[in-house]
Amino acid sequence: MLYSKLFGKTKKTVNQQFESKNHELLTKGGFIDQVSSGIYSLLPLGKKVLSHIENVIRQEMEAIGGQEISMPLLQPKINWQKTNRWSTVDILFKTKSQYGQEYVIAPTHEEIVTPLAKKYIESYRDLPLYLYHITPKFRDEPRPKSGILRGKEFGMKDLYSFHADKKDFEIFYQKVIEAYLKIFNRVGLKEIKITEASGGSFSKKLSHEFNVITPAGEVDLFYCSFCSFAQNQEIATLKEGELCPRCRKGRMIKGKAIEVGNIFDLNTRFSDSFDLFCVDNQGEKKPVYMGCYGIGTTRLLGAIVEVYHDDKGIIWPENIAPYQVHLLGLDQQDKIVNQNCQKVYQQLIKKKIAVLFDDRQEISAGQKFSDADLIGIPHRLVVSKRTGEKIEYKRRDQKESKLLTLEEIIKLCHQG
RNA sequence: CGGGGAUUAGUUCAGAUGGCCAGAACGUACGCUUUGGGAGCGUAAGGUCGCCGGUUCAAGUCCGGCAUCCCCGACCA
Repeated sequence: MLYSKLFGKTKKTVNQQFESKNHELLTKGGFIDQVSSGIYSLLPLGKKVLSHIENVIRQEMEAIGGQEISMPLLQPKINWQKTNRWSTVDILFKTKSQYGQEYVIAPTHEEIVTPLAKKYIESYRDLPLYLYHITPKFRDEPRPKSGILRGKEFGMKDLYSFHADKKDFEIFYQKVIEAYLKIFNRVGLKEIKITEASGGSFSKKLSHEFNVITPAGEVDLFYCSFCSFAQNQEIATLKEGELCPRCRKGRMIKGKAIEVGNIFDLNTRFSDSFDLFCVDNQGEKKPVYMGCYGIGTTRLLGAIVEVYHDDKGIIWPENIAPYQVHLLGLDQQDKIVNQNCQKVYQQLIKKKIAVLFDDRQEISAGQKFSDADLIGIPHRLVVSKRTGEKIEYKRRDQKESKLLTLEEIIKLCHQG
């Protein structure tokens, strides 16, 4: 991609009221555009990163048997009345058609996926079933905040599982935990705390949150300094400084975190509402056991920025960066240098390396460096009068640069 | 929903105590000079000062209401 053609420019300054780093840096870098409080557009760079995050999630969902579908954002009132959530959930966006029919604009999809599953599930032989999708969700938050971390509209992957019995559910629940850890690991978040939390309005069971420890978070957490044990402050019985009850080695620390995932034991809460049954191997009718599992995709994007940035800009983890390589062409008025730039650009494309080429003429070297730091692509290449037959290579997360051949650079990029 | 702050050029912001044609920087356009850490000079375009009402000879500036955004809290599948 040529930077000169890319929609969305870097900005030197943004509104000083934007205190959170994801809001500031994603706006400055040209990744997002705020439409209104809690409502954002994604520009090409932001959309790329989100797609990469979604693809990692897809791969891990498919790996545990998940099948991707797409369910509507416009949902009939009757479905919500059946679960008794039409008048009890206060964050619902409701709307009415010109003919008077009433709808909920999707905050989640139990009301759709359960009757959908009912149409195809008759026997225990039809189970287990794992359905997921990645769609926008709408919640009428009283106070959107922290850039894209908490909005009225946000991206979310939601997976729903259907089981013949509780035991089967419990086995799958553990598989999802493993899959989630892989996902967060692959998008660059190595330190994830799996936190016991309350089950919310539909379940007395415990649920588990996946939390990223960062001062920018809004969840208060008690976590062990040594092992992965953590508890949400809501239900915590422990205090700061106490010995960890699990490993008996670390001390409990109180800290802020961003909740990027949450998984729930739904039991038969929704199966009951929609009369979702299956017959077991004795021919007896049994309610289907359900679980649901969410990951906030746009929130994850924001959380990654909160964790990976410095005073100059974003530092994207390799797997989700908008492009792998940022090629800066300096001294492009020099014909030979210009030819070298074009050659390197074409070679990288040939090797299937995603490259953003800053081909802008009449832009100072300093500005190109600053923009590259802000945008945060992992590998930076410079071709200029100075670099001769070689190419200057620098990683965004390191200080020193070195002169390498194109072959050496391609090898480095493939290694990650 | 309670409390605090903000709203002036495309963007970020200045504009005590009311007073001529409302300012800067960045960005944009054109010309020249430039190219290794957000370059320089020159020229130009660009504004219902968030909206409604009030006070006044006179309001960006004072008063009242409303809207929107940000922050703290409450809330949060």
